[in-house]
Amino acid sequence: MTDLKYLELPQCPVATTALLIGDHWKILIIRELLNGTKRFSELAKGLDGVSNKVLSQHLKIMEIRGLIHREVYAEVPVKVEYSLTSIGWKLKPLIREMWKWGEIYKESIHTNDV
Amino acid sequence: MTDLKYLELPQCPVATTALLIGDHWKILIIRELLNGTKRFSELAKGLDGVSNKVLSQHLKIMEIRGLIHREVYAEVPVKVEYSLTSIGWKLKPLIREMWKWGEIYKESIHTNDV
DNA sequence: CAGTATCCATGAAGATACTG
DNA sequence: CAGTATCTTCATGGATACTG
Repeated sequence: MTDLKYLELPQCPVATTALLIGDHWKILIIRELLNGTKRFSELAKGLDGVSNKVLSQHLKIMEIRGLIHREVYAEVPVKVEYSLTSIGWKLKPLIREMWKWGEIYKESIHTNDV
Repeated sequence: MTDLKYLELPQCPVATTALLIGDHWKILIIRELLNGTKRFSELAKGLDGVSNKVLSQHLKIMEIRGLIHREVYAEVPVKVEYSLTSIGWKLKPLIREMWKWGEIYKESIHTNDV
């Protein structure tokens, strides 16, 4: 598994961000967690169609990179909660801009004014 | 090639944005074009390591989806310029947020405060 | 419940050579 | 110059079954 220490960050901050969350599932995971702490199964439900394997892989790498926090509760059956770290929360304005632009784009499609 | 008409946009605006520009190369192409009109070779140089094939594929799909404009000049040798459309320009705040967060993240790495 | 272990299919990307 | 055409390689994702 890719370790944080071996992840060469690009000079450009935009490229850095693209590298860290620049893919479909990670973006949606952040979106989910901006609504608060979630359990594994809750995340899976919110991310329609994601497989266990893919979801757990993304969560793991995002935890390693410091974006999310994983809390295990010693209950039976086991309970695991995922939440954003402080730096993860700082992605909120970015996701908000994605939301805004997505709405603008969808509107522009309807008016044929792409 | 995926046609705009057959691209089902998700309900969620965030997912829509993720679908349209949620990958490494597209983000960097937008970043480049926010600095102004560029020729194919200029883009290739700015996007270190991208192959002709991959670059032209992304440009084509982004043009189809209305994000960028392609202008061909009937010169010899031919000159082609790429620029953002009006809706493409509206990605500027989003890229700005990516820039800001990328800087924050890189800083946090240095201070071990991830 | 929250994953892991496999296996398979798909496709995105890279290198190279060639063309209008 | 600005691509296209191929071919190969590799990573990612999906389905399913199983486990602490």
